[in-house]
Amino acid sequence: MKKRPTKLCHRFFINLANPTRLAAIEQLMDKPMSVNELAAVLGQEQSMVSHNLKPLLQCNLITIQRQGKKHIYAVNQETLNPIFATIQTHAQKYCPAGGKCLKGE
Amino acid sequence: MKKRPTKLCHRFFINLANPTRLAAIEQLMDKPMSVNELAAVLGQEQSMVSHNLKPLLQCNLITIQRQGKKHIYAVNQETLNPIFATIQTHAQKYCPAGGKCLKGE
DNA sequence: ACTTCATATGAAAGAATGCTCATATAAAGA
DNA sequence: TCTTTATATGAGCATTCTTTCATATGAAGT
Repeated sequence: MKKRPTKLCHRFFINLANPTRLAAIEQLMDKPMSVNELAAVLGQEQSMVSHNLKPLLQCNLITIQRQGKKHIYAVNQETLNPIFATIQTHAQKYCPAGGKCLKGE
Repeated sequence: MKKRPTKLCHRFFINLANPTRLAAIEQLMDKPMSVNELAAVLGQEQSMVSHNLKPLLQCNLITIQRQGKKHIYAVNQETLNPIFATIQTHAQKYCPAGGKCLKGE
């Protein structure tokens, strides 16, 4: 923990700070999927899903595997599992009412 | 990891996806500080620091302790240490050139 | 009560993001 | 090569976020 987190982390968090991308990750955690499959599950346009997968892929938060025409995306569990586990612990402690922040909203 | 990460995590990441707030966290990791002290270290205005500390406090990513006029802020290490440790591991693997993303700026 | 120091808050301008629509690329089959 | 299917890309609008400036609150000392 001596490394300066600032620059290193900014893009990382930017990527995760978006409901669409989080929803995509959530679905991909259940199982790897193609873009259209993901779009269907999320109820959103293909182009939007594609746009949002791009930065996630660039930061290696998800991986891609091409099967002919289809591109199968999967989450980088090694990184994302511990992150979400930590947040869940945090939430259990500070956000008792099912994900609602203690202080306001 | 059965909990849906989406809604729970969004605000959490929004908070961290900001250079000013990350810089503040970075400084507070070294030592707890007052707002003015932090503003001085960061080279930024007091009001800006104050504005940015507010959401971090609301999400319990930092804590506050009032000493008379001064408000001493400190990081929630229990949550932030494992998060930053995970990111650092991720970065070591995928961002070899000192925090630079593999796949283009 | 008044002054000073420390922090918080409000509003508004500017910048950055996200989403949508249209279109481009790319692979596979006829 | 033409068509179809799957995904990616680009531009523009709308929205949200960030920052700044001005001001308010609040605590402590005189």
